[in-house]
Amino acid sequence: MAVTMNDVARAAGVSLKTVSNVLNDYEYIRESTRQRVQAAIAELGYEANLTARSLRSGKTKMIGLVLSDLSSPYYAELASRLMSVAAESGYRVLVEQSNADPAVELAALRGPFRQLTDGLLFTPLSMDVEEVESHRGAKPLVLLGEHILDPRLDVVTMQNEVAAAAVTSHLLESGRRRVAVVGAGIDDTTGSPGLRMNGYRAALADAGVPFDPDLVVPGDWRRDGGADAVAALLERGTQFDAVFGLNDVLALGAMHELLVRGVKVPGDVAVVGFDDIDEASFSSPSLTTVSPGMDEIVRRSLALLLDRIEGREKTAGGVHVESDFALKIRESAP
Amino acid sequence: MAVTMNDVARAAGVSLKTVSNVLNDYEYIRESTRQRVQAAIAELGYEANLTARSLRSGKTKMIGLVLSDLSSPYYAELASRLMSVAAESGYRVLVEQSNADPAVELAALRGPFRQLTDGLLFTPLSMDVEEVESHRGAKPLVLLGEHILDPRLDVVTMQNEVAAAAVTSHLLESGRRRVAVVGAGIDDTTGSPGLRMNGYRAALADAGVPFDPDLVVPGDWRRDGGADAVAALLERGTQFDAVFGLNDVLALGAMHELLVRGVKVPGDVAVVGFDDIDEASFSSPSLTTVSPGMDEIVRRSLALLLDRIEGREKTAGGVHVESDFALKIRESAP
DNA sequence: CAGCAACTTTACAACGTTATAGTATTCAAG
DNA sequence: CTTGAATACTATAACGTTGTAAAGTTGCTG
Repeated sequence: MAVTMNDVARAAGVSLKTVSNVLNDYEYIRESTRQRVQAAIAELGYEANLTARSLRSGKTKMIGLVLSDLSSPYYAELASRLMSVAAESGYRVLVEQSNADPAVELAALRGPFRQLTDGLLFTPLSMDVEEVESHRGAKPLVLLGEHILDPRLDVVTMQNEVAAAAVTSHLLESGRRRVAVVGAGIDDTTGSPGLRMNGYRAALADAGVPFDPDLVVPGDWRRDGGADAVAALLERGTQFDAVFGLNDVLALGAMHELLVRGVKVPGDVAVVGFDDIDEASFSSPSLTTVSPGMDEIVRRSLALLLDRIEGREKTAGGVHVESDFALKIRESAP
Repeated sequence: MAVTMNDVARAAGVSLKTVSNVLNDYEYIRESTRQRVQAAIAELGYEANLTARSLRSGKTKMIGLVLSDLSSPYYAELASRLMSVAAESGYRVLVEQSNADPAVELAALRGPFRQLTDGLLFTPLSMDVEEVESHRGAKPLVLLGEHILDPRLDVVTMQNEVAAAAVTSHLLESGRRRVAVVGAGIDDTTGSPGLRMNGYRAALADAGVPFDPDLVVPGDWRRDGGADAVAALLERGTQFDAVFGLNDVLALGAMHELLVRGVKVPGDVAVVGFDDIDEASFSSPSLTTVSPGMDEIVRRSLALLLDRIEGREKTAGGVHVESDFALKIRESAP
């Protein structure tokens, strides 16, 4: 059997509650008592039972991270950093993969997953703001990644539209005129795909380049999605001199397909992405992309969430944070 | 306040324990009673309190996954699959990043992390078998990835040596004679680096090619580690016509550095890796590598761990499982 | 040296579940 | 219609912690 507080109390000759007080840094404890208890703890090798603590205190010291798929590099890096940063504050991260499935997202908001965590960092992929708002429970919730300015919700977001416009403009400024965009449908206007598309269209408009629906190709946000999209473009004979993959893996998949088919990058077709995953610096050619400020997103979303959890942030309405972005110009689109 | 079993019991006109019995599929419950309880549960929207359940039952329905770094693609894919597969059996996965730090690995074996989980899938990076054996607690533990045949420990492993030999032999058979190996020191003989090195040396010996220490370059198992290693090789003028990156990101980093410096791959130098991460199929050139059978590793290690946790696997000594591997020949080393 | 405030420690209840050890009820067999 | 086994249900005690409220101790002030 594991050592309990009771054993420690007995060994130190104090009450159970005094041991608890020592553990919780209660102010009024005689120094000699504290040391006696600490000694007993050390001698017996006592470790607090986290489950009992959670039951009694109602806190789990875990935060939940809901994302579509941990094997996607962007989310893997995000989760990895979040875990490291959260650990500094004594929190663990429990990850839930939604696969963009509405049922799973809903379950993450209200089900057992919620119970296990003190607060949620949530990437809504299939739900809209209203659904999130109506199903979120009482515990703190910070939305991640979307550019949603709902006054009821805390949101930490990257500048999807502006950054997408910037990277598109970069292509246009280098003389490209037929920029294919991969990873969204023409009708998308919300969510990361839609917002980045908006940025794309804004940049075109800005440069006086007409929007051509033929250049828009939907695709799963995976490498093969990018490859398939390029294959489709080439097979239907659509002319293009650049590809904007709405995230890096799409762009890298697209680039792979271009190169396999003998299309020169950036000679014939320039390629840009979005996210600046580690791989983008090491592909051949290296990938021009947008760094959305992941470090800032991680730190600030966690800070906001912990402020809510620990009752420091009292703002009634939603707090909105937007990270800086940076254009990373590399070989695929100089 | 949340709805408790007591509320359900009152609503259904039965005792607390009967509600518990219904929830736990106890055999002897009258059908009518069961339905009354179910109805009350549905009406009140009752959800079991997992923390209380854990405290009383001693089970958390979580398994721990200890790895070096979740942002590494191999581990990200592993974690992602494990979560999906574990969910099928009603388990969640809690990830701990050790960064190969002995203190963190030790803490994962004995500390709070252990408490939160019913069993551990553990990738030992800085600890040897004896340390693991002496510090593992009472709960089930399955080692991952190493080829350790200690009779006291459960291990699910890939065929590090044989597979590394196979991919090296492939290089030798295609006529390469100066195969640089990146990611281990000459003295490594244990752990994934050492075992893969052993395979490398075995393949050389098999082909009658002398082992040259100059061709061995240590490096962190990251892209930049591979790039730095190649830079070092080139700068010190060591002749080589192939690079074996001991994992895929090393190989991809190495390949990037070669291409940046104008070395043709595979024309001048062939490159092979190990792991077959998703990216290996989409790099340019695509990467010849070894697929270590991750799906099998995930499924069998989880099955073994759950068998231990749920008391089905009674074998006193360690169970050893070895996954199949497959050579994936692609453009970087045809 | 009484009185009061500041400290220090404690007993007991509570968190919401499952385990133990029963008590009722039903029903077939004698 | 009695017995005993099978079935159906329940009261009570845990699990190990923190919260509440109060009791006990000290030391200072008047």
